Amino acid sequence: MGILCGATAAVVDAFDQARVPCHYERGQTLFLEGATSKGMFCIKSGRVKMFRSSPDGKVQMVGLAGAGQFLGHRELITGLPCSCTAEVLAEGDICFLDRETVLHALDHDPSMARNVMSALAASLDLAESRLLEVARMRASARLASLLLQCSESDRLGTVDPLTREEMAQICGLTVESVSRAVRSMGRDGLVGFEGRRIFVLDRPRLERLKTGATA
Amino acid sequence: MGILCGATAAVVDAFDQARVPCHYERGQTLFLEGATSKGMFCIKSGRVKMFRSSPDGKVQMVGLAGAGQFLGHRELITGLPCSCTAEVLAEGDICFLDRETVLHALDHDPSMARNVMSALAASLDLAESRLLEVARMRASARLASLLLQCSESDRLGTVDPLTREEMAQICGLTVESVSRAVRSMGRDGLVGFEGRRIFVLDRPRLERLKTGATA
DNA sequence: GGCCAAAGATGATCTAGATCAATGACGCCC
DNA sequence: GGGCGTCATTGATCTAGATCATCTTTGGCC
Repeated sequence: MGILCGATAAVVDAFDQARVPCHYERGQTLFLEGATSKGMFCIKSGRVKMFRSSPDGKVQMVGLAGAGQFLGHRELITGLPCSCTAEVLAEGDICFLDRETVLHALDHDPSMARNVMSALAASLDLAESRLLEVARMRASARLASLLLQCSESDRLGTVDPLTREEMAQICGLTVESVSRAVRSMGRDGLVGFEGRRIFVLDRPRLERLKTGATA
Repeated sequence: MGILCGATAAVVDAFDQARVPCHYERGQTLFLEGATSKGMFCIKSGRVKMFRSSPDGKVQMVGLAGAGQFLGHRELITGLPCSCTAEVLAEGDICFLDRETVLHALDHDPSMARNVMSALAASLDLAESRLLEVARMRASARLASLLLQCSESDRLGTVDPLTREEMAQICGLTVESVSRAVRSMGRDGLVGFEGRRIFVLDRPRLERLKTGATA
């Protein structure tokens, strides 16, 4: 599933030569919305959030990335300034790859191009789902969707739980609304709590809630 | 800007052989959300909207495409069912290209791969902007953003104006809210009307509105 | 184990936009 | 040129979720 899956030996070598590994702490920034992109990042470990800000300072998350995923490829392709800010949520090791190496590989290795296309397509799919949710579904349904999604991938939710604030930034809600909705799910036996962590108790009912069932 | 821009002669030939042109009327469907994709469409003329539906039947537009643009490439890449329905808004000629031809070209022609990556990246960018708008900005700001965007490209807005319903489906609003907001902009001299068409009168103030200025 | 900052919960109130219900204005077609 | 369906407007009302204001928990950490 890595970007190099299926890549030619030449490209693998080139990447190995060019990569600049670095350790990042929580809160550090990989790139800033509006800046010009210098290259691509590959996450070895840790977790990174990407978000956009509205002119009046409101924040909307547009993606979460974990081990094996890469960031900044989009900007390399479009040549436009970074569309979002990437900030480290959970500390880890992240490699940097310069622009030229990546672009060269994209033009010369079809399977790498394929991998990047797949990643873009998957992101697009997720962004559009989120758009539908945020535009048309009620708070509880969006939350249900997020919780189900998190509980599927150990990467999110289980390992290092999201804060209410992060959930709010994903779902397009306020912290208070998330808190209320999550508590109410707890009262109804849909989810349980263990310290700060939330775990899914009743998947079928959550699915129904996600699907728009009024309660 | 077409998908074949920069492509090898072999690929251009293959596409020319394989393409199945067809005329479509308003209201016809190119593909349906949830169906398995059979190939890709290239729009020669006309306009197509793509939308997703929520389980309870609400509709959210995720894209508009006009001449020179292509559809369905994403599904070919992911291999997943169609994420949205594509419906013809303004009648025109659209070519179909079968799955194998396209995938073969993607693997053998780097510049075509590049074109598809660019298109995906651009769609992703737009989807994420829309997500931020819908999640965090007020109705008038979203509308201002849409009107500005439309007035920039003759392709949209000018040629064949969007109905209130379509604007609502793009902005995540109801028809009534769109109508009210648009009228209010008219009263304030931001836009003018000419029959059913809306045209921008005061771009700077619309920009400010888009940026979150309360009025 | 006690302190403190960050995270979460919860109540009271406010409001943008949805919803419901008519009404008006084209454009079109016989 | 009158009738009709589609699109647009407008008013009245309702409500989900935002906002504002505290208060409580939790989890480091010395």
